[in-house]
Amino acid sequence: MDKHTPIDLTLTERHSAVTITQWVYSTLRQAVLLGKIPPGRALTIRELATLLDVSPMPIREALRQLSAEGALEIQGNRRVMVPKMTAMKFAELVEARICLETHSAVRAMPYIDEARLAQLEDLDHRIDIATEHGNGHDVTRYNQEFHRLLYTANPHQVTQSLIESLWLQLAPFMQVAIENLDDYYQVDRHKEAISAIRERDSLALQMAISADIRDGCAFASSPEQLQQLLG
Amino acid sequence: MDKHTPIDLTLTERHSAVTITQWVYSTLRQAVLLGKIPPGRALTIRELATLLDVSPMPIREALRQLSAEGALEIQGNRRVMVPKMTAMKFAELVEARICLETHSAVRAMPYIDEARLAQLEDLDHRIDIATEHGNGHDVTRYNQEFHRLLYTANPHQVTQSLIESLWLQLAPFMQVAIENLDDYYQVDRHKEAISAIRERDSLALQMAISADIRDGCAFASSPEQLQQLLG
DNA sequence: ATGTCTGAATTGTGATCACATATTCGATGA
DNA sequence: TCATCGAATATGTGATCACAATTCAGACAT
Repeated sequence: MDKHTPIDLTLTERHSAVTITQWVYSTLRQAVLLGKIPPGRALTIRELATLLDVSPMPIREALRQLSAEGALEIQGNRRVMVPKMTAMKFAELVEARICLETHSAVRAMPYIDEARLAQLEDLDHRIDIATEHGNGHDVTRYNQEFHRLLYTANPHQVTQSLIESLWLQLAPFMQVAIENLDDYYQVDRHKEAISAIRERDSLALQMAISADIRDGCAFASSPEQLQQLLG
Repeated sequence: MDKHTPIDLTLTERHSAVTITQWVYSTLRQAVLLGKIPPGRALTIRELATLLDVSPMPIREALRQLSAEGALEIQGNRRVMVPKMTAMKFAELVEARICLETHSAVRAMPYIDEARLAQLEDLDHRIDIATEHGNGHDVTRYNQEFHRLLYTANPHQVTQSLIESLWLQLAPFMQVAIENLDDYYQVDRHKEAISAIRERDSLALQMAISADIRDGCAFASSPEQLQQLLG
């Protein structure tokens, strides 16, 4: 668990206008979101610096930022790792998501115009296609974009960074969900959400978002199901 | 606005077991919470390093962490500052607080035993005394401790860091509240919360917490009232 | 008085180094 | 065979330096 499992980071092209720290941050964040880093695996600055071919300095900054966002955890021994999960914590995270995201959705609703509604429908369509093709990564990516596009309609946004923090904490343990996703997307909650927005029905929107989140995490509804993926 | 207004940081004793970065972080965080740093004022690494008599390195780390937590903001020009506030954003922050904190309180309630209830009552008593003496800083400090002690009863806590982020964003603009606090603490919402917990009444607890937060931010209920403190 | 331009000073970013501490691993003993 | 201990290594923290980009101040022209 501690050091010898390798980490495969997908290195993206680095634009010159972006600081190295930002690039490192995005790279590591993406790795966390895709579950590339085993929970509990010790992340050392020098190892990552070698892996990404940069100096230790940008790594330090990126690790501290990700830790502040809850994506990583700094232990007492000053080691950095993806936090380990428990069934209870998982449940709390899901409930927190529902609480924050339904709130954010309702607060965003008044600002959603036809243009954004069209974009939401487009994303929902992409999700359908990706689901048919069994392309799990695309499903999760477009799903995130769908939620983000919905919430950020509110121009006085203050909850998005909090929501992203919850996503980061849950993501490493959602890999099983995207592998066998056929079971979970029986009902298209996104279409329910869209029509709720059209009718300006706050309660219906809350129900749709809430159900969508619960569906996506249903695989871990029982502690036993989750437990096997934590060991 | 930009540089020449001085910032007075209260320097606390630094324990040797704590890293310099952590000490700098606490110091700056406290300064933000007490509204010592004017919003929009540019914070430069070297200036703070001189002020705190440390090397620039711990300052960089602390600034990045505080920025990730929403206490500070990194602009495009890479300048760091306390974010400016708008009336709408203030309202959103208050609503987000109510949403998250009522949720967190209800989830913590099952874990609150008599011992913790006694601590809560003790803190409430301290708040009463501080209010009588007109000691605003103590009121806000004990008030924060009261809420923190309540929420952290839940051992599977995941919302506390999110809540603290909201506190950090609101705090710089709450100074007017603690200056003339006589008007706002007419009803002791904390006692309502405590008795709600005793009776295991989730709804009453939600109402108490919600009212407590609203009371504390009532001074900014109208955009005009808030506006005068933003300029 | 006011706006514009240019050179100087300041600043953030990133690299490198020193050092105290934590971790690892092999030797030694039972 | 296994536990214990100590040295060698690895690691995080913090300091210092170089450099490009930004900001600032003063001169100049209008």
